[in-house]
Amino acid sequence: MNPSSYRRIWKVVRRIPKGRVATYGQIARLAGLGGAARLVGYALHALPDDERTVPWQRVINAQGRISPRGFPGAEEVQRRLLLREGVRFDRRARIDLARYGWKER
DNA sequence: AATTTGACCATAA
DNA sequence: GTTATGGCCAAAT
Repeated sequence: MNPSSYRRIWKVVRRIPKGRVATYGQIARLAGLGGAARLVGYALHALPDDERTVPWQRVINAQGRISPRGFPGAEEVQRRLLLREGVRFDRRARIDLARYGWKER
């Protein structure tokens, strides 16, 4: 048993409830890859565009912001998806993790 | 086989 | 508030 780490990551991401967000580091920890936050970003980047069972938009960085992509404009898509779920951003495009952060061990 | 790269994080100054 | 550094893992070159 050692399904690809990507699959474990996606599995964890699927558990994030609607209207909540989690950080890359948090996902890595829950997936048993503590410390390997970068891998989470990489795994999400590798998701097919038509994938809809994984709520990738609920994963943000530790600063409560949407991580910059290579492609400009992608951030806006994510922001829109989150707004549609009821997640609010403050004036500096940051999310209050104390309020919207996913609490789970 | 070795090196580079990436949607990151915590810590230090 | 900022910038720099080291650590972590898998996929692509």
